[in-house]
Amino acid sequence: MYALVDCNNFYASCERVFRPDLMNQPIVVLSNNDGCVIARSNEAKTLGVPMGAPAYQYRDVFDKHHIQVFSSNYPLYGDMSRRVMKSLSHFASDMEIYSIDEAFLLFNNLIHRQQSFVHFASHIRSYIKKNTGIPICIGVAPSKTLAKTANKIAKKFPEKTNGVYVIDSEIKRINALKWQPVQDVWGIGRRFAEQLAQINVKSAYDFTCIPDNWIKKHMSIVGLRLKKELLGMSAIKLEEVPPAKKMIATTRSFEKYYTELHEIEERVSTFTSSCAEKLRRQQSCCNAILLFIQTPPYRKELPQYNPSITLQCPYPTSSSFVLINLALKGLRRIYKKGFSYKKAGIIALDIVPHSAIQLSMFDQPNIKHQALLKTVDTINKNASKPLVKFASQDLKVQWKMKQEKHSPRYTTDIREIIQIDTALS
DNA sequence: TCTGGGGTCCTAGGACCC
DNA sequence: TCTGGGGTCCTAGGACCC
Repeated sequence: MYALVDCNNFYASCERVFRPDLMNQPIVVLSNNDGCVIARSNEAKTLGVPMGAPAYQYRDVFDKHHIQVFSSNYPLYGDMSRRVMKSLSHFASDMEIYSIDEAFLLFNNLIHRQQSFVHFASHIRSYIKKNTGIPICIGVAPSKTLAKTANKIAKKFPEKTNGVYVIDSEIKRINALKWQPVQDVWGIGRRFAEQLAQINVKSAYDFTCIPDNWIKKHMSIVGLRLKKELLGMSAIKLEEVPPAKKMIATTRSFEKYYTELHEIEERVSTFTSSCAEKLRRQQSCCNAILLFIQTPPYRKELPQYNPSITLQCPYPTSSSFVLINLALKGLRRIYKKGFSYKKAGIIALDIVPHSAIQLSMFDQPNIKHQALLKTVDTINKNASKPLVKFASQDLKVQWKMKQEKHSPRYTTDIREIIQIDTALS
């Protein structure tokens, strides 16, 4: 049986762990640049704040209902996630960390038959809450997709389920699928839901009744796999070791519009430097990079221009020097004057392990780069912002992300650790 | 004024090879 | 009049996930 553990309203819950005064208060967490709502507490959901809502359109709603607004604090969420995952790992030898707030555990019948799955999962739930302060829900079922469904049920009916739901019989499976709208099934998004609605498929159960050839034709083998999973046969296995990334990206919106080449050059240098560092952390090199710049798509009245360019590296590399040079060369080729740019990004492609690179016969990597960059990475590693930069970056730190409501990095920076007033009141 | 960031997988079609 | 069959590789686009 697969168990899906999902943290409730994860980012909002992380903020609450260190602000118990906000228990039962509406909370939203905003994306980078305080742009969109990316997490909501249950109270904020009830007040009608949608996921992805542009923050500026909801200022009045936030004020009116005293919704607590936070800028995103990824050092905090990342560290809290690590704590949850580490605590979870005590309960199963086979575990897949699926995302920052979700993990699949394999419940082995032999080991766990001493107690029911419900009891075992409930125990995990209270253990995580006690250890980390984060509330979770657990769904258990014979396939990952059904475990997702079970988790939704646990989340939707907290009083009845106490945050744990197990699908362990045909009756439960069919009832669950009749209850679940097809667009809420893991793997069915908006587009497929629209197509399915046209043939009158509304529930997950309806989906399991469609003939295989229709599914194959319209949804490829991915759809067939999904049907099998919903029928209770496991078709998506656990991935215990995260596979090496096939692409690595650093992309950001600018906090204002940029029109000048030199402004964008600085951003591209910084993004490329960050992307190269991620490559080195994974001990990989890339054979090519893709650079893009974008005008804001939601400003229809502005002239739109969204070029991209793929650049081949002279040899597989993770050197910031080489990649920044390449990216800037590409930027000068696609940049056009007369547009207001809002976003840029760099994506490392065709990634190979550092240990298995094929050198070029004609271009030799500079052997000094590797040692130098290793030193740079070490210096920058524990700093809250980079201490060593490249000359093409903003050495004066003119650029700054908009983050007006940033909470302290309670668990990762000793200067921001929580303070408790011990004076007797 | 103001709208996030980072990934994966599959398929179709074109270019090319023998 | 009339032109085969079997492959691979690459890319763009579309779908999905958190």
